[in-house]
Amino acid sequence: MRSSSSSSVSRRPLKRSKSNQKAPVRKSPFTDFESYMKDKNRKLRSQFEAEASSSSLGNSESSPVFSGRGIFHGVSIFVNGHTIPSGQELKGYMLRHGGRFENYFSSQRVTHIICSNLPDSKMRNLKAFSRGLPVVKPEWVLDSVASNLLLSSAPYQIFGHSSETCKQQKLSAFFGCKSISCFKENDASDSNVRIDCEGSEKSMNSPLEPQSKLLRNFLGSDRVFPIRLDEEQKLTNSLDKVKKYEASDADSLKLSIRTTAPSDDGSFGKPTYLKQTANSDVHHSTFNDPNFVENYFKSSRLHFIGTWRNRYQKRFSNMLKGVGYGKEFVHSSSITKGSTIIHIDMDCFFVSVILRKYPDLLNEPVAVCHSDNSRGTAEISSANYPAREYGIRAGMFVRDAKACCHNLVVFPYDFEAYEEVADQFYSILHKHCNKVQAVSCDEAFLDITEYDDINPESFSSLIRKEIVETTKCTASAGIAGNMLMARLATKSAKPNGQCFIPPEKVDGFLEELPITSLPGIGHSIGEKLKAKELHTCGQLRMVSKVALHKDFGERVGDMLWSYCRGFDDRKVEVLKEAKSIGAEVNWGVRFQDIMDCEHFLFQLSKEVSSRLKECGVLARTVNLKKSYFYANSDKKEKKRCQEVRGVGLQMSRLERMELNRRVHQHNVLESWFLLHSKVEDELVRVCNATDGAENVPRLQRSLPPNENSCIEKANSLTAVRTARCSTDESARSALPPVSQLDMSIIKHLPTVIISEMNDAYNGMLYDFIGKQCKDAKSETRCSSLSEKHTYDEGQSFSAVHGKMQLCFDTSASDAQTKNEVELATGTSNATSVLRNFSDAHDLNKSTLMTGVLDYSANVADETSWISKHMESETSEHSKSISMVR
DNA sequence: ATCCTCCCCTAC
DNA sequence: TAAGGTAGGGGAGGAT
Repeated sequence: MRSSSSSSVSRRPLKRSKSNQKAPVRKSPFTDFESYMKDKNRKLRSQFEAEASSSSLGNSESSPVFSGRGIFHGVSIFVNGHTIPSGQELKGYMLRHGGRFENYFSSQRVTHIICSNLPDSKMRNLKAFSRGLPVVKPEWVLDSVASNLLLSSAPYQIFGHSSETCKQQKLSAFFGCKSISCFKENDASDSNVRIDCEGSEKSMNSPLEPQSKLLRNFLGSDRVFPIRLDEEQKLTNSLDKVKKYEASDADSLKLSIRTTAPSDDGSFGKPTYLKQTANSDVHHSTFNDPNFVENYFKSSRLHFIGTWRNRYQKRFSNMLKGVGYGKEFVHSSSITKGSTIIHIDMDCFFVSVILRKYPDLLNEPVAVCHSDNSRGTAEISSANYPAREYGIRAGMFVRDAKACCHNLVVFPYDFEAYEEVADQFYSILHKHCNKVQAVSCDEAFLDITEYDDINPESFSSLIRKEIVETTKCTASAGIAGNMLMARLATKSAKPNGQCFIPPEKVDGFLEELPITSLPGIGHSIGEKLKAKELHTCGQLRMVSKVALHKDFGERVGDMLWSYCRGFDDRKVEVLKEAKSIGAEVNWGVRFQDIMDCEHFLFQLSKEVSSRLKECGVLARTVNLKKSYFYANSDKKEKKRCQEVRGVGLQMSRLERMELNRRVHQHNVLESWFLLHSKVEDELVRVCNATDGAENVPRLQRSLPPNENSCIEKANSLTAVRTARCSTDESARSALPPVSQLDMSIIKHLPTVIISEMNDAYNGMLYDFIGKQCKDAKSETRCSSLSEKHTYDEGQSFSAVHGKMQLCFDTSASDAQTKNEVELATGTSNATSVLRNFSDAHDLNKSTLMTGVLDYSANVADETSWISKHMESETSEHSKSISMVR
């Protein structure tokens, strides 16, 4: 992802020497990103200029406003965040009207920052970041185009001008294009801001009452939704009022419908912009947001769910430490009388938390999802029970949900609130019980076996009562002798209830229960069972264990056999150590070129890095996953980065950082480096003296970045071996000087690459992966996607690793095919690298591994070590080495 | 036999 | 395409 300028020092001189002219060259991580950005900006600008000139020449006729210099001459905009119209459309306006468009912010080049509807916190950031440059709403561009002259941006400025501007914007946003869905304008001709609840005929409540509350809340909220369908239609119709669009803008007009709201109301005085219509297929993507990964994760519900556990463990670490499955507990209770488990689960959590603020809506159908736009293509993630009565379910599109229930109220997520309520929830649980297993932000198991003197049912209703009092959200609970039955009990108790299943009732409870209700039985296994005419647990009990083993494998077969009988011997586990950490994005991924790809990977690796650090772990294996849009063309066709639709990065074989620090003094690599810095001269002398054979390269103090060094590098391991053999008495110290160390080896150790959080490491990772992408793109040879293929990695890799594998999988669903690259760092290749090391240094592998891990942990303290080392690799390595004490 | 790796499946 | 993430378990089949 980062490319680099040819002027800089490569940390891989062997490679660069040949490709200096043509290919971009890698350099040290820190500056690499800079140069990547420089490069990218340069490229984008020249692209833009090319487009602009062709656009102004080719379209001069259709673009009457473009006369001579164009109205935006001298204007250079930077679009911050998501805007309506989109950054791409604004770019189009700039293109056609003589302005400039900057993809990345630079206070030198940018004259105006464009943004709209940012949350307050972002506004504050932006204020600091804008450095006095005008921050204006996109309407400025549109209105200037419409009036064919450069309007003053002052009235469109977001700050500096008044909170009034802001408020008005919000107000107009609310009424013009952003309002809660169940409320609508009474009539376009009604100049009052009158909004009625649709179901108000039925309701005896004043329709204005909840509305005004909502209004207040929404005005105070950063997040508001577009208007409902009929409103939007209405406003779309008023498009007629907008007459001033040039012919050349007809296309963009389609993309971003501009409309004027009723002018008789002050709050409608400003023009508002509706969402882009369906023919704009790029809403928000890597294409127009340089901080896409970060922003995307901020609003991804699945990301919230997926990362919640880490936040929880951090927050409640004091509760979780030292609390285990007590010995006396095992003795006194579980043996004699069996366990007592409570499963507790908040009711439709995502909705309930939102409805804390809207008690009036508690009995109305409410759902939560990202957007309530007219297309209704947003997915509902949670619906309350009134909504479920209409058949509304999580996973439905808004459009379908509204077809089921006309009055459905749709709210956006509020992740902060979810976090807050989850904290309250767990605080209560931990207060009452010391054996809490967190399942998710709204669901947990309590083991109360050792609380002999309490009644489980009153205990759980006490907890539920406290939860509802504290959080204003209800929870349901199930009580039973094991985790399975407790969970099933909760299911039957919902909403806002609890259920106790004593042992003698288990059989009866399960008899008619659909097998698919059992946890662990999903779509796939469910279908298999259905195909065998097995529907209920009672029926499943008729099947022998042997048969289940045969059909589902041993473990799954056991699970089926046990679960349908209500057996479950899992224990409530307070803390589980993570085995892998990763991040992936399969939404909004659009790369124009390999630089976009690299940029994205940089962001992703940063994310993964910081999570590893938060967990205090190092990882040994890195896995890069790429998903492609499945173009149904010839499968043999090379996959291009334009077709990438998803990228994931996963780290595994984790080790705790403290563990690695503990063996610090035995750090093989560190002592190696240390020794090296002392004995290097000696080493060189000895080697040169003893090395009579011509086929072994001579060790040198420094390696000039020429072709000779290429050969020497490639042979460095051989050289090491030879040197060691010939200088027997210094078996340990006769390790290669760092100048002889093939940095690709270090580079390919994932622990070094990603385990630390600083940019140097991120840079290395992204540099490395960028290389993979390029190679995968340009060098993959495959005859069929359903087979595995190897391809030659080319010179730089083959010296160390030989081959690298690409795995293709055509069985992926959803018209995508997955292409997973097992990085050389990850498994076999890293192993072989290490094996080479062990062989060379007569060390056992685990020692070396530890050394490597420790080395990476140690270097964390020397944040600039790597980058300096990279830069000075060819001449000043000894200085760099001395930085590692 | 006993790993390891590449998946798929599941849950929230 | 309005925000389809994250992580563990386990089966199949190959490597050792």
